[in-house]
Amino acid sequence: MNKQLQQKISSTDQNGVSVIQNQPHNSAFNPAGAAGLQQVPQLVPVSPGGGGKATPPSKMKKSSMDKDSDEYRQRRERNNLAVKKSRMRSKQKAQDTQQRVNELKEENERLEAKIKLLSKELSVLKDLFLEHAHNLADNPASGGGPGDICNNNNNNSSNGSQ
Amino acid sequence: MNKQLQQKISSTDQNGVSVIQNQPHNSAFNPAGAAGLQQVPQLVPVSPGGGGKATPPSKMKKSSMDKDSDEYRQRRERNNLAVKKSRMRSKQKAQDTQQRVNELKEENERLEAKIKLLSKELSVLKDLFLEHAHNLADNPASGGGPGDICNNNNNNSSNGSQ
DNA sequence: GGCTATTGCGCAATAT
DNA sequence: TATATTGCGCAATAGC
Repeated sequence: MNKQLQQKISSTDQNGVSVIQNQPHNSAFNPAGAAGLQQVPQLVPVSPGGGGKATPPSKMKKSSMDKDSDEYRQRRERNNLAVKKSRMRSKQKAQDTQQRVNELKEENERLEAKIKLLSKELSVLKDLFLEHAHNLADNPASGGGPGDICNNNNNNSSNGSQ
Repeated sequence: MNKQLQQKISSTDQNGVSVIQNQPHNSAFNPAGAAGLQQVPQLVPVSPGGGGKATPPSKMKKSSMDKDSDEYRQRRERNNLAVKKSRMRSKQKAQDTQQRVNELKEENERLEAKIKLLSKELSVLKDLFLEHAHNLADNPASGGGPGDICNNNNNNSSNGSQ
């Protein structure tokens, strides 16, 4: 598809958050094995593995798993952008849908009104026909009585263009 | 492009997450400029305050801020539940709105069809009237020509009950 | 294989 | 004070 709205308006990228998560959700593999302890986030870029702490499990499939890695941060940042974008779209869509409901409701009312009008017109004309038929039956000589369309100019011929 | 598959239902609260956040979102002040350091969250449940570490800022307004506190965990858990509930509702609402759109669209088509039908009926009747009027004008003696409703039994009087 | 997009989730701030 | 809503980041994964 298209995706040219790579925002470069940037905006708020000034968050100082740091997160460490042990078992994110469902992942079956535990990065640190049974020991539920995780290494401290090491937010300070002192030096990777500089502490006397036991080295993590050192089971990274790549450097991409390194929280301190530049690549990791870049991937995270890109994903965060994508997430924001996706959520924005989602919200926009919901909003549009709601608006669509409103429009359709209006349209519906309009149509119903029109139907009412047409029905009324039709009813009037049919009544005229019926009366005419009765007059014919009662007075085949076409003398002309009330409701006789042969002697009545119809004033209900409003065009349907409302 | 459908995707109805919810992943495993499980996903119970067996997460060992720990989060440290400096300025969650909006705070305008940068955490520490280049050196984004913040105190470690004490993820290890060794013992509250047992380590020789310098006590954090000791600015907790209550024990509720303690990540190790039972009260904290309970609050978090309740909130997580509330969040799930809220999101479920939100999704349900969006779904309902979408369905409403579909229903309204159907209704609209139905109404438009009805309008078409009524309009056609009306048009036929009006034509009959017009022709009748012309006949009257051309032949005041009411001789009866083609289209003269005075001599024509209308076969188009279909009732509007469609 | 790598990329973005989508989704579930937990946290924290905020609203009610 | 409790719950509800919201923005956000993370990680898994779907999709291309």
